[in-house]
Amino acid sequence: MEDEGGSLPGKSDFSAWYNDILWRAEIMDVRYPVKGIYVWYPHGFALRRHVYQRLRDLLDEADHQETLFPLLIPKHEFMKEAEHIKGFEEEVYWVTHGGTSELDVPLALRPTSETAIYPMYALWIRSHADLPLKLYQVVNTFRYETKHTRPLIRLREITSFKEAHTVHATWEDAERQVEEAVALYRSFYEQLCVPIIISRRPDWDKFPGADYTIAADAVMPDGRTLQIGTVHHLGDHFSKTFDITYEDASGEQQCAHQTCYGISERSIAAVVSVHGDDRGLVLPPSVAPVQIVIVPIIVGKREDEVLAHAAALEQELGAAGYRTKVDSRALRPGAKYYYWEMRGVPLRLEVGPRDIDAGTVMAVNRLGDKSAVDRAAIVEEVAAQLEQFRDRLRARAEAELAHKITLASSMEEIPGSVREGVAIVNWCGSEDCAGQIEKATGAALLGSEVRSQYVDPDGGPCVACRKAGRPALVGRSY
RNA sequence: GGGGCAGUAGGGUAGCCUGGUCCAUCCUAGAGCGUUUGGGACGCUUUGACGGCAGUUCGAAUCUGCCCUGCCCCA
Repeated sequence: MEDEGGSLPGKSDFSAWYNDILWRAEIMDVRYPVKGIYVWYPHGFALRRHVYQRLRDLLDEADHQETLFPLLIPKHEFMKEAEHIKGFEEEVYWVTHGGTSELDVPLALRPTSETAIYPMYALWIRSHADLPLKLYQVVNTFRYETKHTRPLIRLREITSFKEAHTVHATWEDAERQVEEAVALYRSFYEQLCVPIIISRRPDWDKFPGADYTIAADAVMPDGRTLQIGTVHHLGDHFSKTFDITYEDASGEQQCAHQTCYGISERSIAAVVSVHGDDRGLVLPPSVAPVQIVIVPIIVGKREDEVLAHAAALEQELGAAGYRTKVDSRALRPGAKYYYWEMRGVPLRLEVGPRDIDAGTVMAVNRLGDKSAVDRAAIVEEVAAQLEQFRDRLRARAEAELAHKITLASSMEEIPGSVREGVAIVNWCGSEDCAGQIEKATGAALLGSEVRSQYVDPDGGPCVACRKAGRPALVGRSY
């Protein structure tokens, strides 16, 4: 399949690096002949599968149920919620024909599924005993993006949209669900070792039809932010429109309150970008398609012995639950090292005659730490090594983020801050001041109520108008 | 949204300005055979390309137009 030939551009040229690593590490093939639509390579798809399994596990543990709604939404349902339409109408694909005959009801390819799901919720929900209802699905969605498309980041077909849609009795219950979702997303990104900044999107930037939106942003190597999760409190906007009501304990019909929250394959873009290096991917063990690669070092006449030894190792580690692979291809060991480093395998084990004689295995992790470990205790050794590797990866990413966040106490400081990262500024909350900040600095006001260990929640004078302000996130976003 | 630049084998390139000597260069990858294997092995043999459509021309990878696709910069 695809393989190296030349090498990866340095990560300091992030844009070139990103474009290259996607095919060199066999994540996505961008050569599909439709703009903004790309193909998953098997290795990328395996990574996707493990990432989404982490997400499914978290949701399932938190009493969500997986479901599946149709891709096609009839126009009259789609057009019901006014604000929602306004937010999406410019980017909806319409199916207008069946064969050569024009459809009497045009069908939208879902840009998101509220209007597919909520008419059914209206049928399903009768009583307070049906609440809360917490469903999710992982589906593709379509948006006719007019801006520059980019694999995994800005797509016309989002192939991997995990969207949860919950229904609650009261606004406060829904608010609690928003917080549960934020906590879920936090622990999801913790498993990916990707540090995030949580903030509340300004009103003009919230989800169309929501009361408010909480977002998770990652900071990419070039300092731009990537929105990698959103949680929306929908209030009763959609339930009023779609007539989602329930009978309360006293027999009264009440309007339900809703939330929805989503994560897309941008989560994978973040894993790739935050951890990768000049040699390729660096994957957290929790989602690496291959967690351990065993490279047999075949020298002279001991080939069969070495291969048998490698197979026994694979068997033992596989039985212990690790995704393990022996690379017995007819290549030089060095070529295999480069190959698996490009694909981000967390731990490499090398076994050759010397190791067999010494009763050891050479263990080298993807950050370059090398040690000889006891063959007899291999399962425990591997567990410890992977855990340590994950911790280092997380610490490295945290340090990188801490380095990219700077506090700016005046307008003049912001351009410097956002050149290679994000700025935290005090902001009074007015759209006017946000506009001034954006105009003067070329960066956007992304969120308020910033939740990050690097940000002091106490405020100060607004950088624009000097009235009382609170910390807000300013940066250039993807 | 505005403005650039580009598209040549699977990937990367030379050729384009100044049309013919290009049945298209080189690197890499792929296939076959052999010798190798503790950080990208080597030898021999071999497959494979001018984004699409139209136009100009005796003749187009090269010039013109449109379309598609991609990248960069600015908003």
